[in-house]
Amino acid sequence: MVIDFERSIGPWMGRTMKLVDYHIHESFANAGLDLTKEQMVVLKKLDGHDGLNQNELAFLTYRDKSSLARLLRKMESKGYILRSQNVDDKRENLVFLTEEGKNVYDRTRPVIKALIDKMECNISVKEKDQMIALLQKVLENFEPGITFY
Amino acid sequence: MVIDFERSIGPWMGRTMKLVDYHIHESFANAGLDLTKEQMVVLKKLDGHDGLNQNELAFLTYRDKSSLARLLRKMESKGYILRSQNVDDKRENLVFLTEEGKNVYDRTRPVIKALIDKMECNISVKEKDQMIALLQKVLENFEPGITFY
DNA sequence: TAACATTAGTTGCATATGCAACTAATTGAA
DNA sequence: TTCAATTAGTTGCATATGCAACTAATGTTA
Repeated sequence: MVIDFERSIGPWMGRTMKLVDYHIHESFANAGLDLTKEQMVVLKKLDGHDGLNQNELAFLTYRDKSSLARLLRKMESKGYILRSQNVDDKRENLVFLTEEGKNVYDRTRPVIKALIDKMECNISVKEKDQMIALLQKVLENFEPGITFY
Repeated sequence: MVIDFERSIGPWMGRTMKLVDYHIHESFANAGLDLTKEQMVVLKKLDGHDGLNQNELAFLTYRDKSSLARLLRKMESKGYILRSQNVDDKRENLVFLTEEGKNVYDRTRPVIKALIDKMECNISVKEKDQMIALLQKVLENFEPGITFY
């Protein structure tokens, strides 16, 4: 069976994501920002939506709850977030941004903006929308009916 | 600074890759294939191109040489590949597929084909080519002049 | 209300990754 | 030819990830 992998979008997406990840990491380091892309995604979700519990946050960031728990442990040790047990349901930890977490997230914004500008340079709004629509088609093909956030 | 992340391709690509990775893993497990996507990529590169050294293989698979070395160690322990020191340059290990490695790779082909068909269902060849062209544009924006394999 | 079931979060184990420092081998240059 | 520089590969350390098994708390049901 002959499969022309290179005519498939999978490998190209993989390569592109790898490069994007590399440049995010590099940009954060250059800006003196002590956080990973994954931690940034969590900060973003918390920004303006404080007080989610870990399961909700895991769902919203497409992670296993165990993976999220470990991300939060690091972020807590860096002082970016706080976890406080919910008095109404002692099983839950509610997650809050600290002042420092807010500051760090605000400092990532221009860095991310610069990256997006670089990444999407020479790509028209129309092309961008096409690309997103196609990616959503792929998501729909794998998980029909699921809405992605 | 307001950034509309959701109008950017980055997050959508990240989500899609995550889901793709999940389904690859699931499909391999369902087919009784004991290997990861990353190991499959290495098998694919070796298929028909036996005898590369580790640095070449790392470059071709977009990995740090240390990451590749550890992938190879696992794959060697599973009997999928062999490493033999190059007699002409004792620093190099030349990497070869074993019979079992070839067999495993051949068994992944139909699994991958089914995944691609599922993933790209409802997506026309034209759309697929557009998507790949756009991904290549992003790659070019980050690494001008680099050719991706 | 007591026993069972579900839920939130943690932990063990396995995977993969990059960077920096290291060893061994080869190349190059004085 | 001998010493320095480069190159191939490994290892330590840190990051992130999912699954399965576990604990503690809550909900449900007989």
